[in-house]
Amino acid sequence: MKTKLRTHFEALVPLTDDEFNFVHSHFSSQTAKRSTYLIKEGEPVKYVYFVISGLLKLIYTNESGEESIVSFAMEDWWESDYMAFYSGSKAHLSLQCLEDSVLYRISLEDYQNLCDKSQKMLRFFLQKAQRGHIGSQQRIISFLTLSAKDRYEHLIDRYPALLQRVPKTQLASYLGVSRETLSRLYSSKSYLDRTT
Amino acid sequence: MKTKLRTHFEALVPLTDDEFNFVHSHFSSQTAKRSTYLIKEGEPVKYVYFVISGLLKLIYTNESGEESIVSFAMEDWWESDYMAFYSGSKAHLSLQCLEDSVLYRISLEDYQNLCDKSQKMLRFFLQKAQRGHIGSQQRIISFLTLSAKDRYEHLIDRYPALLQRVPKTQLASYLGVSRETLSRLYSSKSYLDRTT
DNA sequence: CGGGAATAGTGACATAAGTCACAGGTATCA
DNA sequence: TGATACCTGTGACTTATGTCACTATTCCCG
Repeated sequence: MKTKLRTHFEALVPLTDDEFNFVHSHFSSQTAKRSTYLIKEGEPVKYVYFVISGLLKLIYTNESGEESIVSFAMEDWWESDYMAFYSGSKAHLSLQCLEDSVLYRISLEDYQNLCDKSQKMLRFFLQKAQRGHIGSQQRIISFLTLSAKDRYEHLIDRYPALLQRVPKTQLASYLGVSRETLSRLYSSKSYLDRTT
Repeated sequence: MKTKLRTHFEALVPLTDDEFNFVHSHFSSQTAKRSTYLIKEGEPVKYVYFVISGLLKLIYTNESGEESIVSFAMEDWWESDYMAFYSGSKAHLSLQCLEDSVLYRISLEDYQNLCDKSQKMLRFFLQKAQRGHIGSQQRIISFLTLSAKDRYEHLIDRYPALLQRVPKTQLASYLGVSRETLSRLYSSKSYLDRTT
């Protein structure tokens, strides 16, 4: 587990043993059962989480209590309500386990300390943030240019494992369509309809 | 103009005169006429741009040649095809002036040099990337949870000046709806329809 | 193990949005 | 300044998606 974190860092920045141990000392580990909340809307956001194993969903809940999945977070992903985390405000999003999960986490204080003391980690987090931004931008492009069906296929293409691990209802929520519409995209009935 | 850049940096990180001059030496300035392309799909991406004045649009063009507006970039905004810029690959997006614009720009080499030599600027870019990520995530949430009309009102709420500066056709493209649909959202006809 | 909750498919219908076509107005630039 | 391209609204129609309801099946957790 410690190795997994190190490998993850070293994919972007090389670290000596000492450096890694120093970095590692800023993190704590946590396990969480399926359906547990790591972040709850309205509460303070103490940590950014790194997923060692398991699966999380980041969700936005509207005034009517309907949930939309902003993001899934699987192995090797970082997740949090970043806006609330960095600013110290209350969460607008919630982070919930879809599977029993093993996590590393870092507090804002430790994060800032780490960035102050390790130029390498500052660079690491910069690259992560850049990639996060690029990833979100691509998702925006998929909303601008693709149909629900194409967005679904695109998603399954990139993350085939999701289909096994996540109910379709949740995939629909991530894609921004109703579960019924997603269901019908691949029902035999819709194919018959089209040929008439 | 130089002051504008400094003020922008100092909103996040304080700089001495020497520090700022050092930073400034990594940038070059450029002016560009309305409708000029700063980045063209398929070509290398040399720079990240900072908008001193004017207005840009970042666009994605699909196989049929239809454009979608990924982002507007107004005063004090940074913009580029970041994926292509950081990786040195060809642009998947284009960046075009909607108005005559005055810009600063920085090359990848200068950017990396600057980050190596200035911890402060590394922190600056980290914060910019974080905010970029958060902003894109909020746009995703608007696609997941809002109707076209609500997305439009949300946009005008945040950037009222856009309404004066950008034709509705372009706003529609940014919102992911057809120009006709956007037009009808506020036509008297649709209000009449609703009352019947 | 058993029962309640979650998941998934689907029919029937309502609503939102897209597409194509046309016309009048406005901006732009050679 | 005048021709041209762009912008905007709108009618008529098509298509995509949402909503509600019901059922069958599967999955958990106590």
